[in-house]
Amino acid sequence: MVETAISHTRERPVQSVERTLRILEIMAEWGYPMTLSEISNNLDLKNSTTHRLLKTLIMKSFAQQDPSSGKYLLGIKTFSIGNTALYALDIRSVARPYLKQLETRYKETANLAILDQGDVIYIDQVESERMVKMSANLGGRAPSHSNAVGKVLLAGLTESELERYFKGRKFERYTSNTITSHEALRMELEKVSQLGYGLDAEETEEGIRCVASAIYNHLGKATAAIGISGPGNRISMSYLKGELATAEKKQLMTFL
Amino acid sequence: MVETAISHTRERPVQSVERTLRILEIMAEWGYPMTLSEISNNLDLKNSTTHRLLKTLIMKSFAQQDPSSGKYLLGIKTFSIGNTALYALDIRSVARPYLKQLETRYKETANLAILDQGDVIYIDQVESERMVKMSANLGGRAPSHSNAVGKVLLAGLTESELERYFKGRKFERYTSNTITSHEALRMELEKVSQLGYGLDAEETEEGIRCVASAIYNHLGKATAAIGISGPGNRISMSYLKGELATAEKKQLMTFL
DNA sequence: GAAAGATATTTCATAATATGGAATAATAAT
DNA sequence: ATTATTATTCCATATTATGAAATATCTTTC
Repeated sequence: MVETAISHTRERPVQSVERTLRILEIMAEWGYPMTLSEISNNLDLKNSTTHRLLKTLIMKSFAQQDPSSGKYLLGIKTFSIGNTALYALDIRSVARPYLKQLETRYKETANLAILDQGDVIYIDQVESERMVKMSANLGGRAPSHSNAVGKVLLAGLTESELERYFKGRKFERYTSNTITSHEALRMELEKVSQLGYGLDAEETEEGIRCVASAIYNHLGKATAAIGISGPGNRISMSYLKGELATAEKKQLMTFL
Repeated sequence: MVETAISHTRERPVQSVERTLRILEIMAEWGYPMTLSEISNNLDLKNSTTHRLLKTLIMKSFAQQDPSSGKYLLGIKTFSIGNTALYALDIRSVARPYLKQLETRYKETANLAILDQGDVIYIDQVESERMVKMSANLGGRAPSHSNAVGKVLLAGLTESELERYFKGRKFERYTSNTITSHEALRMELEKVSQLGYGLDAEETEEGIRCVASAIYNHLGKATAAIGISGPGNRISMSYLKGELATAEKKQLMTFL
């Protein structure tokens, strides 16, 4: 074989593997069953090669062949593995496309937060492009009792974790709507659990509203939350509880 | 190379590919980052081989390396591909493990249904092992207006689809709880959308209760629904709306 | 803070393995 | 029925993946 002069040995993938991964990619891209030649042609592979690689994929359930049409499609294994990946991955890289989608659709800032020692920490955010918008301080802390993501994350704690959270904690008042008593917050969290989403009805800042839903890990534990927030004049309470809350939940269900 | 006498040529996978897929599998199995040697040892591969295969996986984002620890983990691509696979796959093969989990945890029959021409069709089911249990007729039709999965699926229809559904339809009464008027059903569906789950409070059969949640496809359309049902003496209304509804929603969020 | 130990990465000669052309089989189209 | 198209299998060949060893990098341990 004639080597190119500047033979960068670096970055030489294993051919058969690289081709196999490309097969998986194109099957995902198409989204519906493909014939052997469709795959071969698209990837510039010989039919015999593609066929052999596909057979290997099928053996390991990474692909399957539709019995009636003979076409090839992704296998169940890709799903179960990808699903596991979700929880090993940095939650940000996974959540980002969905934050973006929420922002695009509702033109309001979408953000991602986790709980740390009872406080909310914003770990990612896609800001609305409007002039007036909500904007959290990335990496910054915020009290949980007055905001939507916080409530959702608190609602996901176990009873003993909650007790530790409440123990000796005083809830500062930011607006006339802020929940400041232990009992009221307990009840609020109960409601959040029931509804599946949390609200911030101008409880942190006058004129700012927010809905949030939890992201659960494979053990059913709420590990992060996604919120959409914006000014009250654009977001009525009914819009918040109806349209936005539903969209957010669906978004999470669809993707996570 | 010495061939075994009975050289079944059939079923000979592409070695490098087969090994690569095993790498993906074991990373998924462990669920957290692995060192090179952990992978090698577990799969009986030489470090150099594993390393080369991993590099190929990384190039294509099927794996990634944690910058701080140097450990390897699944890449974002596995997630996005697996996610796509979900909708190309038969919904049953995907939903089955979760039906089973629901049954195991709550000891009640879990089932999977789709909508066809306004009727519910049960396409899969994991029956409770108790003596008294709910059991749907697999493949069988049931009217949508009186049961939980039906309501959830109806709630996922577009307005025009809904109008076609309602048009000239009469709702038969099965129990004293059955919703029989168009207006009442409309309101009920509205409620289902809000809550994210549907109920059957002895509306099909006296003494049988059920909760259901929708499974959404990548377009956010409800394509199937999962329900848990059982006798009313084991399932109180508050248990149904609280525990069961929440568990089901989480289950779906976690997995789909 | 040095030295040893472990682990990761790169290199390279070798042969085992993946490859693609061709032959055959199975489907689809005419 | 005949042809055309597509899928699958076979097999000789050399390209490509392999593993031993060398090097580099990161951890311990003393």
